[in-house]
This record gives sequence, structure tokens and C-alpha cells, in this order.
Amino acid sequence: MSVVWEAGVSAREDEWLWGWDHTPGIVSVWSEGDGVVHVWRRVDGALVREDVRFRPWLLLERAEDLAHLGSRLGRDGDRTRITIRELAGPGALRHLVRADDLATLTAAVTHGASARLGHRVGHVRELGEGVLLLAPEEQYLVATGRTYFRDLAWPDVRRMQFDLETTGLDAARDRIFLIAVREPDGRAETLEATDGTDRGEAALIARLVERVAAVDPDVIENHNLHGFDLPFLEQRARILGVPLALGRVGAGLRQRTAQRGVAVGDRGSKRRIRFIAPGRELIDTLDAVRRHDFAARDLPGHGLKAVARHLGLAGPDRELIRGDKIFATFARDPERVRRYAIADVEEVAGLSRTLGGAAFALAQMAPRRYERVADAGAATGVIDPLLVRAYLRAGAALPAHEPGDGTTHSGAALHLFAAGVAHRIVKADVASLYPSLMRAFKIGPARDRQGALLALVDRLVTQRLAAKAAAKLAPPHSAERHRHEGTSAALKLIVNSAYGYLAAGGLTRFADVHAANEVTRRGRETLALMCRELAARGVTLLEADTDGVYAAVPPEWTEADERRAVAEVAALLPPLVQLEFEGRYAAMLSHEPKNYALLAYDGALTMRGVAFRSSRAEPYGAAFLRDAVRALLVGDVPGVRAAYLAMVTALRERSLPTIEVCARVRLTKSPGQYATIRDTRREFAYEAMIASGRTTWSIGERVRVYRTAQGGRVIDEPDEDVGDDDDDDELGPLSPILRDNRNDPRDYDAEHYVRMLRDQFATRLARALAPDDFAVVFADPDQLSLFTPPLAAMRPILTTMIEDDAQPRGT
DNA sequence: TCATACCGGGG
DNA sequence: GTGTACGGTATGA
Repeated sequence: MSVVWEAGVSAREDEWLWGWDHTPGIVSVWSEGDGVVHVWRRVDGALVREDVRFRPWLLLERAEDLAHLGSRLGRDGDRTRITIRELAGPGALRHLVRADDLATLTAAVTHGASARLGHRVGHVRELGEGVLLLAPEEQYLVATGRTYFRDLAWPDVRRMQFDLETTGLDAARDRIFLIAVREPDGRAETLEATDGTDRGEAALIARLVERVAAVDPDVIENHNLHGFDLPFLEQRARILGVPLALGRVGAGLRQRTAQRGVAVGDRGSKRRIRFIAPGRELIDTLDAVRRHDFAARDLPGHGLKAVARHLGLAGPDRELIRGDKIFATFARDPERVRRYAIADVEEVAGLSRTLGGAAFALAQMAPRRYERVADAGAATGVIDPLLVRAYLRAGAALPAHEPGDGTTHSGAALHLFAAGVAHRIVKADVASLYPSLMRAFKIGPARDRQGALLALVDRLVTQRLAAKAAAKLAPPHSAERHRHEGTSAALKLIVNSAYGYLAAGGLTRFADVHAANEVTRRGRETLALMCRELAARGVTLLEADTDGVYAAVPPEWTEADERRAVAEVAALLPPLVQLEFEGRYAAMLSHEPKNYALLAYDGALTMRGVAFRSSRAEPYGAAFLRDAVRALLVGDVPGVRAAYLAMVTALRERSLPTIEVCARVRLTKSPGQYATIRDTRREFAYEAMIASGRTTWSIGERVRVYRTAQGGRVIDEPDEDVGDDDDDDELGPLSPILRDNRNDPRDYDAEHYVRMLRDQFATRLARALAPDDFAVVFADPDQLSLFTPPLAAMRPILTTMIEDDAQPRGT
């Protein structure tokens, strides 16, 4: 009996995650809400379009808004034009209303609501929380239990990439002169305007449209597709009067409001949109990059070139051209721009395959279009639709959104126990702490009577472990492995956002600040327990943050001792909360909370936090910090002094190239704007531009500026900045070409940069040395002192904070 | 100096 | 008819 019941629950919860209708091969869905849904499917590789009858639905709080229909209102199952069915349970949205088409449905509701409220209700959305109306395709997917891509593997979906090359960034003024296209079979080529006229550009756009129609891809991709290429293309097509039929139905692009889209209309109206090409899915690899980096946080930046290089997708002789020089380069050396543009589309295809697996897998679960799943956040974009579908499948009424009761949300714990240098470091942390606590203590939203969120989290965790295991078993680089890894990444993403869903205030349907606070309270409790128990085993606590602890172990401990201590503490934590031995390091410089440097046993140096890595920081300072911190962490105080002296000498003798002292700044004012405020307030960067003879520049331009005895100057940016990949300890961030600049005037203000070295950079080491020692190590070589204590006798120190300095902080 | 507003990307 | 979070930098009081 109970076994049968368990099986029933299990099947039901599977349906909550994956849907229940196993129609294979769906690659796109589109509906105008007219009672017909266009479904494109890949069947044995061929594309099939099915036009399905479908009755649109909405959820309504007040049935009386339909009372005016009288006998024309049918019960669910009738073939009358509008039907209503009451759902079970306490939720506010308890009437499921359907009709043959959306217009009839919404007209009936607004008519009734107008009468009830005594004023004209023009659109159901004016009913706010009293109604739930999804996009027509989502209504279809929710009601049928179908999802995208069932039984399809990644290569089964036809993907095409295109990338515009333009004369500038402003579509009102600049033109498209070249388009790189890559077809599903991997062939890539460029389409080019024959001349710089309207006619030439219009013909180019028309050729792109023809090519898309001929290739007929299911998916169109590019990096920043929704932020740049599509809006630019749409505006140029509109200006030139070229029809932009990139979809499989309709004459042009459609749009939807999207917070993460581009601003449209005159400034002031804050409407942001993304474009839709019905019948195809428009996928932006920038979304995949952001989603990946959200969890991994290992990318040097989110630009195409930087990410492609980081992931090993870029060829060794990848053509690089600075954005503002592409058009000019094309005039001189068109082949170079062609290679550049083709590399772009090829990298996009590689990026999509490498990072796109999560969205591909999510689309097989959530009742939304693939492109929506790909660009949505996990909480409102994935979990909420899953919950809506689960409730409707269970025949249960949905709660409406509710504003919080004023309770503030409390966050994670952060403690700094000691600052300075410590040795034999162990890092222990809990993987997926918050979802683990939700599972362990059954913390879910109070209004979730079905227990759907916790059931989903449980299932997601189990299935993720299965997907991870399956990925490990599959051959490296195989399609199968790729699929399992994508599934695993997708599941992890949703699992980890379950807590965010709880804590999202009024943004999510089942948000519950009390439940969220219970999760973080348990989290702080768990972290405190970990710290206490680790300390009881003889380690020195250094820093603890949310779900992890850094600590120094006694000199006589072996790695086995370290692992044993962590395992002992792990055994004291609640079941399902798994403390892991995350890593061990030779030494750590603890500076401030979230600001530290780690020296691994293999010699690799990692620096974290603003104090140690700022993209703005002058390269010479960063280079000095790397050398000095490394010396410090191996206990070599004379080495710290030597690094300092070497840099001071290089500055004073001007053997250091100018670019090493430059700061990168972004110009945010136009020459005209700056001219108007110049008399009231001078700004260094602009003065440096003017002093260097630069009278024109564009807003957003990045320049490198440095200080001279007279003022400031700028130097030109290198060819293209790909971002520092941060596997440092090579030559630093500069290219050899720049180091070898023969025209370098080296007229920087050396004393200014010496002061900066001491006051801005050396201070990062202050907590690791006794004050007297610090003064000696960073004393100016020109100021002789009668008595200097021997550097070799100095040792880095570690200062333990008193209890009050361990600062718990809310978010 | 500290708080807050805004950005991340694309040519 | 939608909605991330976070760490960094630029800005204003």
C-alpha cells in the first residue's frame, strides 16, 4: 500500500520536473493566442511544423468577473466557448478559465471586472495579482506537459551564427558593412556590402535574410546578440526599408519586454525589449557566459575573445582588431577583417556548445521557450514556471504574489579571526549549503501547500548526482558526456537558486522571508559549529565566510591529520549537509575579510579581493604586490625589501616602461561636455588627454593615463584588450610589444609613483609585519638611517582579532 | 570620506 | 508581461 503510494508520489514529482507528455523533437513553439499553436519538431532530422488547436487559459481570483456570461459560461469539459473550473486548496488564483482564443477570454474577464470595479478595465494585467496570464506558448507547454528537445541531442538542433561588423556602435549613424555567417555544418563565410551606400547596406541585409531562410536554422546565435546585433540590424533595416523576416512565420521581428534587453524609445521611457523571430530561438551566448560565471567566477571578463581564449576555443593566431579600428582596417586589409569576423562566429559556436548545455537541458524541464529559459534568471525564470505547472497538474489553486510583512532579511555570517601571515592552511566548506539546509530541515515556503519547491529541490539534487556520475562514465568529449554535464550544470543552477527564490521578497510567487531567514540562521549556526569544532581540534581560525572556513593547522600535522579533522567536524553536521576538504595551502596572507592571498604547495599564488586585484590598478603596483607577497609568504622579508627597492630604483632610473605606471580609465564625458565644466572642476584624465594633444575622443573610450611632473599624459591602448587571464607569474599583463616601446618618453613623475607604491600598495602587507619592521622594510633607500635592524631576523606576524572584531554581517 | 548608482557587452 | 547577484568602479553629498 505504502509502496504504491510512494510510487505515485515519485511519478508525480517526476512530472513536476520534466513534464509528462513525451512528444519528441520540439525545437520551437509559437502562438498568437488565437487558439492555434505552431510547433516545429525535428523528426529523423527533418523539420515538421504542426499547427495544433489549443484552448488558451488563465487563472482568475474572482469567478464573479465571469458571472455576466450567464448560461454561456460552461463547466470545464463543456464545448461552450468559455469554461471555468475551480481548483482545490487555499490559493487565491483558484479559477482556471479557458476559451477557444485569448481575445475572447480576456474580453470576458475585463468586461466583468469593469462592471465590478466601476471603471473601464482595458487589459487583464490591470487586475494585477488577481490574474495569472502567461505568454501563449507557455500556456501551451504548461497545459500539455510538453517541453523542448525531448529525445534530441545537441547536434540534432540546427544552429546558425551571424556577426555584424559595423562602422561604429550607433545604428542611427553607423552602417553594417560585413556579416560573418556560420552554418550548422560548420561552413563560415562573410557577406559584404558592395559599397558604402544605403543601397549596398540594404542589399547586404537582404542577403542575410535570404541566407537565414535558405539555411532554416532552429537557433540563431551570437555573443551579445540581443544587446547589439539584433537591435542594430533591426534599426538599420527599418531605416533602409528592408523587410527583416528572420523568423519562420510573419514578415518581421516581434518584440517582448525584457529587463535585460535594450532600451527603446526616447530616454525617459525605461522600456527595455528583446526581439523575437517566431519559429526560431534567438540565443545570446553572453547569457550563457554570465550564467556560467555566476557559479564558477573564473572568467577574466565576459567578452567573446576573453572567454574563448580562457576556454581554449581560440586558435593560436586568432586575428584581433580593436573595435574602433575594424572599419578602417577593412579599407586597408579586408582579408584581416574577414579572418577576424569568421573567428568570431566560430568562437560563438564553440562557446555555445561549451557553455550552452545548461540552457539546453533546462529547456527539457521548464515549460518555457528555449530562448526564454536561456536568458532568464533561475528563480523567476525556471523555478516559478515549474511550480506553476506543478500546481496546475495537481489541480491546486496557486497563491498570488504577496508583499512581505516588513520582516527584513538577514544574511550570511562573515568573520575575520586573524590578520597577517599564517602557514599550513586548510580550506573546508559545505557544498551547496543553503539547499542542503532546506532539505535537511525541510525549510520551504509556508504557502507551498503541495510541498513542490522542496520536492523539486530533493529531486534536482538526486538527479544532479546521477547526471554527474553518468558524465564521468561517458567518454571524454563525447556528445553523451556533454549532455550529462549540461544537465548537471542546469540542475545545480536551479538547486542553488531555490534559496534565492525564497528570499526574493515580493518578486517570486512563493517568496517567504521567514523561511529564508531560517535558512540563513541555520547557515550561521552551521558555520559557527564548524569554526568551534575545528578550533577545538587545535587549528587557528583565520577567516570564515557563509559556508567555508580558512584555518592554519599545527606544524606537526600531516595532510591525513588535516583531512581527519575536517571529517570529524563533518560528522557533527546535520545529515545532507556535507562539509568537504576543499584545499590546502602552504601559506596565507589574511588582510581583510574577503581580501587575502594564498600560496599553494606547488608555488601557485592566488590573490583575492579588491585590495589585491583591481583592474584599475597600475601594473607596476600589481607586479610589485605579486613579488612582495610571494616573498612574504615564504618568510623571506629581505626578499620583500628587495622587491620594494627594485621597484623604487626602476622608477627613479626610469628603467620602467611608462605603461607600467598607467591607470586605465574610461572617458565618460565628451570633449564638449568636459569643456563646459573644465573651469569649475578639472579632471585628471581629460587634462591628460588635452596635454597629450588629444582634442577629440568618444564617450566610453578607454585610455591609459599617467602623471608627469607637469600634469598628466595618455598613451594609446594596445591593439585589442582581451582581458588578463590571471594565470599570472608570467610576464605580467603587458604584451612584449609594449614593453619594447622605443618611443616611450618615460617622463612620468617618479616620486609620485614611489609614494603611491609605499602608500597604496605596500600597505597591503602592513598587517603581516610589526610596525617597526614595516617601517624598515619600506624605508626610502635615499634616507639613510643610523640603525637598521637586520631584515633577515624579521618574521611575518599573525594578529588574532579580539572577539568583537569578528564581525557578523547581514546582506 | 562615505554612501549610492551603475556597469558588465557590442563596432 | 517582467524580475539574478555580485564585485567593481564612477559619482555625488
